[in-house]
Amino acid sequence: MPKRTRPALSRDTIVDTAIGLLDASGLAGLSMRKVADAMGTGAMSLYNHVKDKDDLLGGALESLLRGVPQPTVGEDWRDPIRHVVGWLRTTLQAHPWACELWPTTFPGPNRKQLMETVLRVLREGGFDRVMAHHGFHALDLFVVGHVHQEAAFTISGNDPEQTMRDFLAATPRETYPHMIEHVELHAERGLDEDDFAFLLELLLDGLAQHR
Amino acid sequence: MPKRTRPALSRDTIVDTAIGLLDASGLAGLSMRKVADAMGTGAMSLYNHVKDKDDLLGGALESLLRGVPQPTVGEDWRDPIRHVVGWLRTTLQAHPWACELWPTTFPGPNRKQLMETVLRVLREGGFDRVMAHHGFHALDLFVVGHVHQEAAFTISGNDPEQTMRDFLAATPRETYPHMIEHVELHAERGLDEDDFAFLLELLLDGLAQHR
DNA sequence: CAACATTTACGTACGGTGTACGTAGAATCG
DNA sequence: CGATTCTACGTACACCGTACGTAAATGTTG
Repeated sequence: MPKRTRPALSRDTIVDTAIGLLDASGLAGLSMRKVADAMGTGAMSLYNHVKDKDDLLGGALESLLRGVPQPTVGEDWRDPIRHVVGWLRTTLQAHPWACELWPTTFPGPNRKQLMETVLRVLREGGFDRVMAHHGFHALDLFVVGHVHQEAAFTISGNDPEQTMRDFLAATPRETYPHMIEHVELHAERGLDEDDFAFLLELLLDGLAQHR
Repeated sequence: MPKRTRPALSRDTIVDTAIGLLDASGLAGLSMRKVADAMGTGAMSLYNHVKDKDDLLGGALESLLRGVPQPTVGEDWRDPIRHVVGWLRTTLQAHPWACELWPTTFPGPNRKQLMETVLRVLREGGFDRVMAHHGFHALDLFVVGHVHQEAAFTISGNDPEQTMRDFLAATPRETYPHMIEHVELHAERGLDEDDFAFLLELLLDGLAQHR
């Protein structure tokens, strides 16, 4: 008879299984009942460890940001920034649902740490308060937005190639010549990588001129 | 006796009332039943004019993008870009829910027209295919992301000042000195405007160097 | 005008959602 | 041991998107 000694139900385990489901089914596919089912319990039991669904989602996002790098600041600020930005990008790419949560979620300690690190690198790199402000926002918008867009395109329709073919069929070349050119460019391999790297350098160069 | 001659129920009127509700209550606050109630009809009647909720939302976003400016391209590409970007920004600011729809919505004719215009201005301004590609993405990410972030901050907690006070109370100055500095900068009037304008010029300057 | 075909509005119903609330049992403490 | 506190669980409610059937109004043809 499973007398059911105290089972392992805690905020951390709940958040972890939520992350697993989110990775598998996306933000829209998550429900409290599904999380509970995955843990072999009832939906309402979760509420002993989690305030509400928003709290759970916030916890999931926070949990991703464990291990934010804290680069030692040398003479150059660029490499540390590239490092943190790259880390954030790969993290978000592994959990695209985090991009949707990003703008509306109240920052927890890990995200605060991330912000603090970026701002510190910029300030110690020689930028004044206002420029560090601008720089932080630019980098934040850019990374999250880029991953978000990338993910949205490859996920929405399950087959990106079919999506592109439909799109090309639905937009006549005569009326949208430059758009067609643009979409065709997207088909070339590795352009998203190029795009990210190029725009990041463009941003860094632009910032460097206002130091 | 209201024999109820054919009432004015059409895709356009449905989309219009949906936009009104979205402006009032945000994306999460919209439901088919509320749209129907606002029109004095039943929820299912809407489905004669709209495929499903996604279709309705897509139609709402499309409808916002009526009247995308088509600047005549002179010798300078910067002013036309500033014009289109500014127009998009004010449009999105008036309907912040559109930012949430932006990444996942399949482009309709108006949005295609917008993309075509930006790309055309860049190409005719002297950029090659790849640079026009990069430029378009940079501008797109930047405008939508900026408005989105701006809106998320002022909407999530109804009172932004209270939100900021709570935030400051929850983050000790000793551990997050640069973050505090950053948040305090946000309190200064008009910084969001400055931020947008500054980063836009930074982007334009950066692009100009790769023409 | 009559008869038919088509479109539209409407009601009901189903499976899903977040979560408020009450209860019962297990764990811990005096 | 008795008392207290915490946790899991079930039920219930108000909503959600929308599949489906029906009836009425409109448009078309004879």
